[in-house]
Amino acid sequence: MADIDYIKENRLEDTGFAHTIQLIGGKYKMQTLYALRLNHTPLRYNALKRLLTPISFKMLTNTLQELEVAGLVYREVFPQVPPKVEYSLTSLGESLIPVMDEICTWGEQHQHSNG
Amino acid sequence: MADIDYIKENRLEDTGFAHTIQLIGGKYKMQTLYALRLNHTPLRYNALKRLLTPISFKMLTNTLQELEVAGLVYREVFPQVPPKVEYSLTSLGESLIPVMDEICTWGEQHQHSNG
DNA sequence: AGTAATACTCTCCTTTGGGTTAGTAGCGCA
DNA sequence: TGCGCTACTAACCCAAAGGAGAGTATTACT
Repeated sequence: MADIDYIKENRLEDTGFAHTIQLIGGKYKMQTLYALRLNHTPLRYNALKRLLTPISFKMLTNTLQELEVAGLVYREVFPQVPPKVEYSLTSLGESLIPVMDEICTWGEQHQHSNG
Repeated sequence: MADIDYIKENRLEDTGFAHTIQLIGGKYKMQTLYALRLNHTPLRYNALKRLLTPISFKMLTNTLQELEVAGLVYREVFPQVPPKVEYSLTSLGESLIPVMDEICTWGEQHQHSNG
């Protein structure tokens, strides 16, 4: 089923595929999501940065903001000094994990079969 | 299980996810694949161009070459004048359709759930 | 007084993806 | 004779994605 109409409508932007890829298609989007589901434990900014090395501050901030806006991660600020911010997966974010797993699985099964 | 090790290995490039996205992540990659599976009929270059409007020559050629190198589409040249080239899905290309369908389905189910 | 720690923000630079336009070869048709 | 059809290729350009490095506020510790 999925998308066939897009071919005559010429609007890939409105497609479910485009929506999904926009959410997880960035360079570190999926890595971030996977890191957050590792232990079902919220992670702090610098902990994430260490896990996602060699990500830059800019990219980590961008990535987290976009994931938060998309409703995939939850951001909790603890008003203390030095600052503390924890990130965790929302249920929507968790619902994406199986989809990403399938993409990974297909890729793993086929990435060494040619080339 | 998919990919968890990538986090400590810091090499997203070797991940199945990255491999899959590289194949279908371009602007017209998935559209092209879907177009080719429409009727299980091979399509000629200009027919594809019409279907994928407003794609440019450059992008269509790029897309088809990359899909061919990836083993997802089959390219058959008929040595005649004017030239005739037909493109069709390989079985590997067809095996990707269900994965793309899932990505589309998730996207369609969730793209209107938050503003 | 100076340094470390946290979670950022800001600016500048390079790389990549994609767009636009023009050109190629050989034949049929007017 | 010259235009159109086919399936391209090559050149140049722009915008967005991503990378590198410095700067910010507040407090505790030495």
